[in-house]
Amino acid sequence: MNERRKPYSFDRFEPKWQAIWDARQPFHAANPGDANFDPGKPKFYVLDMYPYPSGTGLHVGHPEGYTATDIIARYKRMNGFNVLHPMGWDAFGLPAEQYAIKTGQHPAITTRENVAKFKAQLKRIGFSYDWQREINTTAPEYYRWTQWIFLQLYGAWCNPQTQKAEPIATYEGDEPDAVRLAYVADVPVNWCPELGTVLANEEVIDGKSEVGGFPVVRRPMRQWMLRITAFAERLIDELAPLDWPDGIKALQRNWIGRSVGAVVQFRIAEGSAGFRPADSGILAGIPETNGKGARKIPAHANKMSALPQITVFTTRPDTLYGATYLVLSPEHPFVDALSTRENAAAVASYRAEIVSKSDLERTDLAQEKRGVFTGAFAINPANDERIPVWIADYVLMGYGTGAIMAVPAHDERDFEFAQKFQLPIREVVAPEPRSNDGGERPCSSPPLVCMVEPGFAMNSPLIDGLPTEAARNTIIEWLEAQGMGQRTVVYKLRDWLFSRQRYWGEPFPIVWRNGQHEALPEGELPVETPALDDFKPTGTGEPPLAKAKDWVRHSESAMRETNTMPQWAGSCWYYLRFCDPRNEERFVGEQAEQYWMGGGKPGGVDLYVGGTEHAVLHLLYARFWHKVLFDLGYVSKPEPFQRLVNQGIILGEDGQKMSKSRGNVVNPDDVIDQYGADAFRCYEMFMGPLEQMKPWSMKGVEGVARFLARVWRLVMEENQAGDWVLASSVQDIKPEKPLLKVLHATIKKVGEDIETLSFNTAISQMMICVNALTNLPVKPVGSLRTFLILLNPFAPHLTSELWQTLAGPFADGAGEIDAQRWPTHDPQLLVEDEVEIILQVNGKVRDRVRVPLGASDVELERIARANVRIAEFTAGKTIRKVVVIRNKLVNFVAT
RNA sequence: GCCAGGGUGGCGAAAUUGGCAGACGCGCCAGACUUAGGAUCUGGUGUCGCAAGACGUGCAGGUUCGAGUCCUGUCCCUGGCACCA
Repeated sequence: MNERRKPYSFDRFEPKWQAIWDARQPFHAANPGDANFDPGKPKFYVLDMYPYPSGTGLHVGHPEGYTATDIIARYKRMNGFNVLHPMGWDAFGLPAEQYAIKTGQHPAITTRENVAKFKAQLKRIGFSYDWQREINTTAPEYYRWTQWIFLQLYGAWCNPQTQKAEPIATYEGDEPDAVRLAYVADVPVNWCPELGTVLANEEVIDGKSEVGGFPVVRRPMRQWMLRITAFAERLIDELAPLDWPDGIKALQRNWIGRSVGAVVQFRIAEGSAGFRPADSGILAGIPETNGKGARKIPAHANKMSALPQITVFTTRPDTLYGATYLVLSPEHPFVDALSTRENAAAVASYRAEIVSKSDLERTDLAQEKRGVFTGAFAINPANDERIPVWIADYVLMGYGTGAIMAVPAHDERDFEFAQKFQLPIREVVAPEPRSNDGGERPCSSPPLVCMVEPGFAMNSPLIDGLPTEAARNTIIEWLEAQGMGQRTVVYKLRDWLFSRQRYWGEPFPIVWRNGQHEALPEGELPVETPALDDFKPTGTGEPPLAKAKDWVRHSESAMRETNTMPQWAGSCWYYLRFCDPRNEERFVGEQAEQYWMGGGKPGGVDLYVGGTEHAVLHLLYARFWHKVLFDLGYVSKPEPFQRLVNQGIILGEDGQKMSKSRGNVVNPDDVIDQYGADAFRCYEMFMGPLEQMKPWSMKGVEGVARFLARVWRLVMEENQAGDWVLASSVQDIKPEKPLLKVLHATIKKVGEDIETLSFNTAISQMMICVNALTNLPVKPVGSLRTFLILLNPFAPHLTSELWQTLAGPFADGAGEIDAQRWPTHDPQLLVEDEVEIILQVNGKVRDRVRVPLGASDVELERIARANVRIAEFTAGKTIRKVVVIRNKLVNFVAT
């Protein structure tokens, strides 16, 4: 593009101002204790979700949220806040490692190159980050503290009495390793042979790896786990006071998946099986503690009685009389022992079939229910009835107790199963209270449909006629009195699988001695990643770090842990490090943490902007770590992020998701080359509401560029040589009232809109203001200056340049524009002395008239009645009613 | 199936407590200035209609003097969860 084509010379002044900002550091925020710290100012912490610096560079989605936060940051600074607005790099992760495997280039090199690229791109957009606070999760100075926090988790437990993390020293039991927040367990994990690593449940989509789409199989392995389930209750409850979108809160609640119900014990009927249940506490998904009551869940429930019992979890204990069979998960440890000789073969072959299936096949909802009878019977504690015990893969080992009581009349899945295998169906809940004619009896004509809704108990002697809620409570009390069950809360949330078999991640600060794990002393941190030439996975599940033989050998008797932490680890606390990024004594200085993460709200970061894709994982994990640190006294607030906003996805021009394969990807660099950074920023904000999904449009960018060019030409004109010089129409005169009015309306609206993140309408209003200014033959310099300040957060380069240009010939423009105070509007100037009111007949607008502001109802009606148009439309009709709304309208109801 | 969000011109979108639907921008049309215009400026632009006027915020009802906005039902789209007992 040649020079003449450029609407204004952004390519000259944008780099100029970026260089000035680099040199003068006007956006550096001082910490408490620093020489130039001003304690009189309130703080504002506005944070972006930091990026993974990929090889492909920024796409237009990144700068959407970044521009929004940049506008807020600049606006808040001009409003007298100390603003913390940092940026860093989430640089551990698979792509760099995959690249290393392919090319042999060390991930550290790839990372350094990518970070440089990203940083250059971000600077080109003119973001006002405090680059002195830049952090990188792969720097040993950073991950030293990630490892330190892990040690806090390892050295803590969650006290069920208080529901709070405490140092492990306060635990009085004899198995500290069973309660640590970081613990080792042999668990069936998502093993991805292709990637040579284990994946978290969240990283597996439809039985395939989220990264790469490779098949994933289940396989038991020794893994590090974090006991996030101990905080399930608080992670739900403490969402309430946060200013997050309701949808995100719902997503988190749903993910945690709290269900209130009861565990119920079913005795195994004598002579029905071999009574050799494996000794095992099997309550996946049930934390050690149980909500408010902090009761110990009977994890040993299955060995409480002399006789073997099957423990089930149900949310509908009121339907106990309708439980006509039990179903165990195929992986349930009792299965072998329960199976009778005649059924053993069928059971074994069914289990073999299930094991061979991928998660994808297994969870396919469309298929018919499958299962086999074990040959065993259990006793329903409510009515002592012998009911058959089946196994079926629709019962998941990972949730509840891995066993259910099937109530086919009132549960869709059980209903479907019972129909397929002709199991009895007994109705025990009626939509209306129903008189009971003599106790329960098997339904002679089983219901054709199952009713899952609450209703009134029937065929259930203990609770007949009671509404579901009351019936539920009565049954639970009865079960508890009998020692056959207990009120219980279970969660879908599982403990967090925290180890990965990867090279490019934080090593664990742990060594193994005589088969026992042990924390390294803090003095040995950071445990640095060993040098390695070959990053390939071992294929056996042993992590690549195991190849660094010298490194692994910590001492004569101790070997290092060779797993690494998942990518989430670094992002669980980066917002804390930003407060005090160079501290070598502590993960964050106390004073800095109290200042930036303090305030009157439960959450420390005032505004956090990022994509919805992190709605559950990152945000849940970070909240969990934060709570642990809070409980242990290291941070001052229980929640990390007070206000959360998700920016919407930007689609390609074709309305499709941007992707290389579709060829609809928009590169920010190209846009900036053509239209400049300010136009790029403003367009991203002008497209539509921040939180909404919206398609890119190059034409739209042009429109916004035109707007900025008009701003440029308000101040500048081309002389005969073709150079831009200060326009002669800019003069130091007093603005007329109409201009003042639109200017002050703009001050008001832009301020309000920035506060509510409605940047699109703020820009609309500024366009209106520019149109008004353009039409004036002489432009008052004071009004132009005020306008430039309003536009500055959106278009910082352009406004800086014009501000500086005006500073020469005119007085009163001291200092850079970003050091100016945000203007306040004068409400007096906005008051109209006349308003236009509309005249309606039967709700239809027939005319409009200008009347003095505040004209009385009587006056308005008089004016309306005298109106010709009104007379025309009411002619021949009777006026039934007149509605007068002051300063708005008069409506005649006529028939 | 469940949860959340959303359906307004040719397009992106605006619209305090219910009170002029379509601000602002794109596109399009016309004009001005120009050797020229893919620059700039001015005016117009929801649909139908020559007009008066009628119609118009996914669809069908309802409340109201008055509904994009409130209520009931329904359809469609996007995102998330999905045999969670």
